Amino acid sequence: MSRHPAATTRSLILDEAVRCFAEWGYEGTSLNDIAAGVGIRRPSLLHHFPSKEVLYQEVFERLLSDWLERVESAAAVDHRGWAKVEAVLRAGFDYFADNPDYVRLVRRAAIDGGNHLVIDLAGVLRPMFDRAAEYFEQEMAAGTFAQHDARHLMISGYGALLSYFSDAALLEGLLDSDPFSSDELKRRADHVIDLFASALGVRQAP
Amino acid sequence: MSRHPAATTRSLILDEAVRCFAEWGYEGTSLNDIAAGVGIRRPSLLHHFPSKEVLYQEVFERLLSDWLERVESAAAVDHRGWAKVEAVLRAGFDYFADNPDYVRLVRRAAIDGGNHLVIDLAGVLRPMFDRAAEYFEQEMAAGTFAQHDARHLMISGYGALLSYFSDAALLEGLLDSDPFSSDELKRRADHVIDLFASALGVRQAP
DNA sequence: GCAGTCCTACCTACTGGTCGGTAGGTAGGT
DNA sequence: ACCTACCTACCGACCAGTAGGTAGGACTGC
Repeated sequence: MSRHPAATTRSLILDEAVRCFAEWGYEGTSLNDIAAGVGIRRPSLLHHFPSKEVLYQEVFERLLSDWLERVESAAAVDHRGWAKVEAVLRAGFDYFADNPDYVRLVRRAAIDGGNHLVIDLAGVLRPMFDRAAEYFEQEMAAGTFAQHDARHLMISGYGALLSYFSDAALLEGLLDSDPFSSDELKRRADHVIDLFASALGVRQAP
Repeated sequence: MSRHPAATTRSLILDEAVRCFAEWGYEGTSLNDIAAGVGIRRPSLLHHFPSKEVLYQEVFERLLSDWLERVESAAAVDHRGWAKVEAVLRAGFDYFADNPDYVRLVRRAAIDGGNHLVIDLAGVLRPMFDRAAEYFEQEMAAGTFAQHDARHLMISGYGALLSYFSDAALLEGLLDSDPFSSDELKRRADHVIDLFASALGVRQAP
């Protein structure tokens, strides 16, 4: 997704780094791979970023701020009850569908668990997570939603959204169609909405 | 100097390889790491396994056959309707809780998508997947379960089960308690059962 | 003797990163 | 117009370290 006129080398490197880190992981990606993808040599890449780790962290920061911004704006819309949940779910889904590389990057980081790359994923997500849990609990107490463990419900939502995209290669072998085809994407989105609507005891508009 | 034939060096290597591959990934794990964990040198390890890749594949085969066996036996029990679903869900959950390393290994493989390690995850899972989808569709047609997209429902179940364990390190930062504490494990298991029961419109026993 | 297990020593390939240097652009002084 | 000074972007060559893997010898229990 690079603009035609001013695609600086720096941003080209970042784009290629996202692709490579998502596809091969941190250890599986060499600076040579990234540089070659951009069409320069490794020393030139290191002219723009002081080290591999710094490059990775910049990639991750861009991704996180991008992601947060998107979810925040979806959550900011003045909806109540189920409408808000659906809006946030759909916003998340669409964002992930547009940026599957980001999903794989986050998943890899979640599995690694900051064990060898210091990413404070949890710290960034925590405020959002808490606010959403509070919202669910309010609605449940008000009787708008059926009773569930709010936090675990959100973990399930997280899993339902991310897994589809992070494990798309596996799913392609389980389903008969390409997980990224517009047909299958629509089916997935509708299913997730449907699943949570029925779990929360919400009657959906047809 | 064979000491205790019960735990052969070979199986010790396999055990340590599971841990390392799960923790650091394939590229992030060196044969030195594994050998050191067992207490031998790298060439000695290579005496038991001809290459890193063969070792990895053997690890994965053991894991897959282990997994399939467990799920098969859970699905074989003569249950009907919801009871069968709950039995399989609980069996899967317990197995994953007992072997979190396996979960991370599978997740890593799913993300890599056989792109650089040839694992036919989808091929192995496909029969199970199809059989389960058929079961759901029968029960939905019979009116025992509420209507949903069977295959996507199972993908959501897969995500709900695996994500909790594969991303446990992240979840530890989102929840306030250790995801592997018996309290939290019970809460998670109950939630997953509860989520699918209410989605399927099943009234649960108290 | 012999098979099995483990070792040290070594190999090549490649890693992230540095060094010195070059091409080309720009700003300012004369 | 010209020269100098300085800049960014890039490159080839090289460094130390580590990867997976091999060769061959030492020690064991049979």
